[in-house]
Amino acid sequence: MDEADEDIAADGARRRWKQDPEAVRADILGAARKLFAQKGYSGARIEEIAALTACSKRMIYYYFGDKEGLWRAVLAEAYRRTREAEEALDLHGLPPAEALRRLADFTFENHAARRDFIRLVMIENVHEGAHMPQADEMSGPNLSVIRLLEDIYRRGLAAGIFRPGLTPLELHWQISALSYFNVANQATFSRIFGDALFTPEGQARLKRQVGESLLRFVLTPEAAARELP
Amino acid sequence: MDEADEDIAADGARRRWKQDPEAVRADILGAARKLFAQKGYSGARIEEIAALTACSKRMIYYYFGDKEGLWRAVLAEAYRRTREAEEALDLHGLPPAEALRRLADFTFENHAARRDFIRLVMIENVHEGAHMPQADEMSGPNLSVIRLLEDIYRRGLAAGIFRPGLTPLELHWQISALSYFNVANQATFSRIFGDALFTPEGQARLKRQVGESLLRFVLTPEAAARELP
Amino acid sequence: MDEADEDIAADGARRRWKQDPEAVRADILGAARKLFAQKGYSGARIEEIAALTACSKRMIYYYFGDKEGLWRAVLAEAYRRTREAEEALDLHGLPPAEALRRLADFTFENHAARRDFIRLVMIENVHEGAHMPQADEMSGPNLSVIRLLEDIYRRGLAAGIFRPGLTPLELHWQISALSYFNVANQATFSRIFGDALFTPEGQARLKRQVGESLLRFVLTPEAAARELP
Amino acid sequence: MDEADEDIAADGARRRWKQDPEAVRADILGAARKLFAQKGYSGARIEEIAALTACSKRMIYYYFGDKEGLWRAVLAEAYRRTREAEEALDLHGLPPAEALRRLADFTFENHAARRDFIRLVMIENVHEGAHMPQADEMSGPNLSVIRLLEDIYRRGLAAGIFRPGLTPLELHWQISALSYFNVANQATFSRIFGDALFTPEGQARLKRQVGESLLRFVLTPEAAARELP
DNA sequence: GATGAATGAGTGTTCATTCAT
DNA sequence: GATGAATGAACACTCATTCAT
Repeated sequence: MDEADEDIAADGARRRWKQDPEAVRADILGAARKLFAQKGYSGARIEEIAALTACSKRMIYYYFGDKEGLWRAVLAEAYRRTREAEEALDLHGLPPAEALRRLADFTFENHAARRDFIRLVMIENVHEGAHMPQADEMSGPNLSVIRLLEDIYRRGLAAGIFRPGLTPLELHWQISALSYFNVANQATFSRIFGDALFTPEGQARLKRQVGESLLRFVLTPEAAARELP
Repeated sequence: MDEADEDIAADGARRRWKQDPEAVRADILGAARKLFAQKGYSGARIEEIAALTACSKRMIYYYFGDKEGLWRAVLAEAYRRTREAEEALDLHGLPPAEALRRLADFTFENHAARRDFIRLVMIENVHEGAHMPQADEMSGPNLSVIRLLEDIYRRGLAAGIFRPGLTPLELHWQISALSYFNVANQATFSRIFGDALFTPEGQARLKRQVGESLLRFVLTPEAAARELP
Repeated sequence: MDEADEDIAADGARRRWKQDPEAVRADILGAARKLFAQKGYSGARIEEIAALTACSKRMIYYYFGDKEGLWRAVLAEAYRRTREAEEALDLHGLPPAEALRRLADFTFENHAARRDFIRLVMIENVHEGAHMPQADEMSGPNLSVIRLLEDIYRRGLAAGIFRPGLTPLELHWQISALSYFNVANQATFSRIFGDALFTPEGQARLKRQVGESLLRFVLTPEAAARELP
Repeated sequence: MDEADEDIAADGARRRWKQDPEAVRADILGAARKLFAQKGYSGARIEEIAALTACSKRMIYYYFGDKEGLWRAVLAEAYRRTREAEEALDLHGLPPAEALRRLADFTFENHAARRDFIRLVMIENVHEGAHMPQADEMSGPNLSVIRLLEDIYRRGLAAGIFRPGLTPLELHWQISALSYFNVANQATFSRIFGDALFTPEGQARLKRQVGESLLRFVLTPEAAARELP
């Protein structure tokens, strides 16, 4: 902070290619997500994360405070992306049964495609959710999936094809459970029972069954008899 | 070599409860299961595990070689107990629909009651199943749950109340997924959506829905209309 | 951030002599050489080496990776110094017989004066040379001792005073063997046979005999009769 | 050594196949020699030594007290064997020059054939001879090599073919130095200078040169001119 | 903003040795 | 004499973190 430093600060030309704070943050966040997902919270090394980065270890501390801060940021970012994906879903125009099936399919596929995110959630659950992003930032009835399911369920009830007595949250829970388990427990499940369910065909079958299971759960017997084979 | 020593030598009762290898092994295994489940593989400290034990840290290495060996032993033991619980289930005499519901209920309750086991499985999945007990030790068609489901499903088909085209493995997958998610993801799920589903009432609802979901998935539409409210 | 901190920041002289990587490396290397030579590879403790150093134990790993890396560095450095000493020898101008004797004397004295180096070599031989510096770094026909002996021997042959049929490598082997044994085996030899050979007078006698032995080995009988008493 | 011991000693039938204390000692000693020679004093593990043995780790402590005691015993035994080999040498009848050469050859070959012994001596020298067997047990003018060399040298002087002014100890030192270095430093020497000297042909050359070197050193110029090519 | 150097407090692990039988 | 079980003290090595520049 003396004159020599000011000289350096004034001399833009002397800077490295990386002077955009947001880019640096994103760079670090990407490396951290990768390694945290790969090796878990304790297993991931700050050093290794830094090595995947274009900047030095010190920058991680500069931007995120400490390892836990970095983890929180990675987790928050991952949830944020998930929320974004959900926002993008627009099934409000579809007939309720089809909308429900599409949502189930989307969730199943999305989880399978974003293994890193699922792994982060697994790890965070091992930590009993201690580092979850602030409640007001993501929870409550303003979550778009829940709003979407509310809309679908209401329309299904109005059409007389959905059973009453269920809640959007319970529907979401079921869709999530099946889609999550498919990714999260693949390792142990396939070691015990073989990987028949995890081949491309197995996955296709599983996805169809998840959607069907959900529909059978929600549809009235008559609607089910009509809509399902 | 003096009188005091003779007293000790003469006093069998004063000896430690040790010198019983099986007991020491079990003691260590219990402490390790607890701490591994609590803090994860990397998070659990050998020192801390030993502190929960009646023996010294060194004994852990004497009996289990290293930390990974201890983890493997804990995991194998946990699976062994699970298999034992499954063996004990005798639902062969019940009508197929009831047997299926009982199995779902049992799994849901069993998972909820054995959080430690679920956490071990979560952790092992974070490690991509790298330390799973030998395949031939646990997998194959001789797993009792699968055999049980086979029997139930066959009887249901024979009675004309189950839909054809499903496999016991797929049924097991669905029961597991819902029961597992209920425990494994409680932390993150409840932070995002509140803990309504995890109160005693919420859990009871969830359990009933899991059973219902399964039955609706398996029963023919006619049987469903007859058997379910 | 208060006045005291400013004082420290302002006082450049109070800073440690560190932040000079080469100096730290050399510091560690010196301590390690000393302790490795004193106690052997397994016997030397990293902690003890660090204690001889102005820096923390951690720095040893920072600079050398692990204990073996440190040993390699110490050994390489010791050989490097030896090669340097050999380079400095300039006996090309002397008459061949005298040059040979001087080389023998130098080697004998040099080995005796650098016991630490000899001990390092002893230890490395116990390890079967597993950590030797890269072959291309030290060996080959470009070793200066060998080149020097080649020159001396060739000139002796040309002058008709050296016997033909010997190789520079064999001459080096003999000089080394006698000079090395004198240091390396002093402990056991003197315990068995007394220390008569290791008093200052004994050493002087030994040195003279080593030179004489070599000359008698190399000189033609006639030259020997002329040059040696 | 009390009555109880006598009882056990009297009861031959109760013993395992290994009840001969001397055999057990020898068994342990053999395993220890092997491992100490292979890995050094610190490098050798009591556990590993015991594993090479027909008996348990505890027996090592029973027979030898501690690791150092075992090392001392191994070293003493190795020296004892060496002395025995020397005793067996009978060169008193041969002409002095031939006797000398034979002694040199024997030493060179014997060292090369008993690498384990040389390695033990190397290790003991790293420890500065701290564990050498008692002086009176092995040292002094009563050593047979020295006596032998005394005899040879005296006869050579009497015959007028040996130069005066040398001592048997110095001759032994030279023979030992060359023979010892050949084994002890092979690892580092060959890594630096290649293994030309350590092929069967190289070794044969070296052995011949060692004998020649010694003879040239001891013979009068005239005798040398007569006896050596 | 950014870096290479530096570190205290722990981590899993090992080792010679002893105890109980 | 002999054994499997047990251990305290150390050991090499690691990690998140901070300092000096």
